[in-house]
Amino acid sequence: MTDQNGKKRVNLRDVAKAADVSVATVSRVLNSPGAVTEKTRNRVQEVIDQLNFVPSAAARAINSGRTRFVGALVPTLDNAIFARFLAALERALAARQLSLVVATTSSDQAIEAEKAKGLLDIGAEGLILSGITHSAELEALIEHTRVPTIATSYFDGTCNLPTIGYDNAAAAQIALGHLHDLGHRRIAVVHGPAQNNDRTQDRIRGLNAFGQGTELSWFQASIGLQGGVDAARSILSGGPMPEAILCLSDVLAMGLLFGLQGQGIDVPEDVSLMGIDDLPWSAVSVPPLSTVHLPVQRMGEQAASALADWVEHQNRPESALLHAHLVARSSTLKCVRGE
Amino acid sequence: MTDQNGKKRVNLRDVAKAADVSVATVSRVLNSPGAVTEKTRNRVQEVIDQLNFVPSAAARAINSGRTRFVGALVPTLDNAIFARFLAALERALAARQLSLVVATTSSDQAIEAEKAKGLLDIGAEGLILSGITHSAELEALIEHTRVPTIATSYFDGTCNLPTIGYDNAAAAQIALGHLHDLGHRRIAVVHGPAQNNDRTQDRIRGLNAFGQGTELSWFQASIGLQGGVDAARSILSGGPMPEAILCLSDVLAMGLLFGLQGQGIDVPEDVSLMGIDDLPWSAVSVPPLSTVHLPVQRMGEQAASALADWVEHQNRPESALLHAHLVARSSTLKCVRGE
DNA sequence: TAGGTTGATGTAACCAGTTACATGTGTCAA
DNA sequence: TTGACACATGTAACTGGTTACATCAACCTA
Repeated sequence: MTDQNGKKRVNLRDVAKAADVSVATVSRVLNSPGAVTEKTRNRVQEVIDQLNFVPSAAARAINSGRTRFVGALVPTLDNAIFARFLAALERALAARQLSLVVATTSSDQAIEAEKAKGLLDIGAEGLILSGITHSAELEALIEHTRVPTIATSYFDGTCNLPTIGYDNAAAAQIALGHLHDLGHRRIAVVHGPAQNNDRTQDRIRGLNAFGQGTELSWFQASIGLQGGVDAARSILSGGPMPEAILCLSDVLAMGLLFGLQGQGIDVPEDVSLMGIDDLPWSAVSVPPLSTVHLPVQRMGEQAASALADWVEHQNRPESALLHAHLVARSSTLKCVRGE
Repeated sequence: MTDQNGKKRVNLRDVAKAADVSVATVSRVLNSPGAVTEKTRNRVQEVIDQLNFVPSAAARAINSGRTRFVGALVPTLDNAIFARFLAALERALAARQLSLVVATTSSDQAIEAEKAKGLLDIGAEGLILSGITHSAELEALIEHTRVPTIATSYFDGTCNLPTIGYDNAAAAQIALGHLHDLGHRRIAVVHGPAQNNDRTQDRIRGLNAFGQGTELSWFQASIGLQGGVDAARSILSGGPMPEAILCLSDVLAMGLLFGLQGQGIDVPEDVSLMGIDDLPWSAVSVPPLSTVHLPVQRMGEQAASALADWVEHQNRPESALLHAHLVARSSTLKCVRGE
């Protein structure tokens, strides 16, 4: 109500009084200047400038019912894949005059629910979630507030929330298929924590369903680059060298690459290495990383326009499946079974 | 006003009527449940649940004068340095019950001003900016709305905005000093676009002021990894190989590293390579990258608490200088002048 | 039993805008 | 000169909460 000097913030009535017009006229100067005589308009504008009048967003919102921002909940910003997604989302939302509130969940469903509640409390008109597995509280919250909500990074046509994303199981299979095509059979799979992460779970499920004579050994790494580096050590110290290593994210794969190179192992001569995501890093690393391209930017754009449309025109979107595709680079080589 | 079914959204008066109590009682159930008899409270709560009543954030904000969110304007989310900063900022703000609206500017002052205006329009209580150079419109906007605003990634005690950040010129000099200490004199400097980027300008200025017999050759790269890769090509094709390469950001340095390695150049044997930022990547790359640590996480935390304090208690913070320090790793070696 | 205190609840003003409707003025044609 | 109409402006109701103050009942004390 009062600013730091204890003075009351000037409002529309103050302006009206000072300009000797009615509140309606001041409001018109702000919102439909054409409806006011030039003379009056100038006088009011002068007073507005002089008093440093700034209309209250809240008061405007109470009438329009619009706050013009939506919230996005992502596990972290420290992984480029989410940062890129949010970047695209923000850009596309901005084009539709919507702002983006970002909240991170650390992949913790309780934090996610709490932050989602916080976002709605401050007036978010819609939500973007990562994945389709959420706490019961969050599901109840969405259900009873009926806030437009889109789940991303995951496609599931049967989910009660619209989903915009890719088929994680299929993406993992594309990667494994590539290694299989190159003749690799004994393959180490490195993945981040799977609990509370339905994307990772799906990728793992996809790999398990692959079959075709592949022998998979599993390594769980902590998230982030360092997790990949550590995984390299585990793989090297844990029995015979696999023919190929498949990482369920590019960040892990880069960690693996560095970890292996640090131990004098050559990729792809000594072992093929493959990721999933297709980060900018993957195209330029030495060797460039074979990976599966996940269209996160397009996902951001589509999620933005779908959510904007839902929020503004009550068009609940259909789920959309975005296609992942193989990007074969030089970190994978045809398997030559030595010994 | 009306939801997708054309039904009026239920408000506090509807609840009051249905529960046969006054609006004040309903409001109390929401905000100070202790002040209401258990019996009444339960009855009201039941009606709230039944009618799916969700209090309007805007109406609440109009009374409290608080919207509980602030905005941050960063050049991009695609660079880990900003993503990390925002991650820390978001975490620290959340701990103080403040949400973060993110807007990207593409390092364009006009976009920055426009998005800042948008943030204030939707009710942001404070702003976080990158750098201290902004368009006249944005400066005027801040001046006349008196919105609490902190400039980050830059320290300048004389700026009329509080700044929380490091001395970019000094950081660059730390890097150059390290190379100089190792005996390097002919040094290639790779930097991103400098116009509209006072951090880069300051770093360049710091290097120019260094003297001490260094011979600097300058290469401007486009931002991002690919810019670094391209710069490697320029350096290799442009005359004699420098003794060391100093990149004004770690992302560029990683691009350089890959670019050089791709051409068969060994770092650090053939050339020393140094960055500035200290991203997680830099610690694990092969070789690990010597760099100057910029405390972006601490910067995020300090900016968050300073802004929160300003917004909530009208305490305008003092500018704070965060210290950068050398992180010497293996990408830099003592210069052996060969031939 | 009167009087004071406490606690629960209600009434209505208030926040800062928007906007439906009323009013007033000026122009033009009949 | 009068009526119709356009246009600028004003009045007051309205948005959906919060809260100061009023009311009232119950209980306790003198």
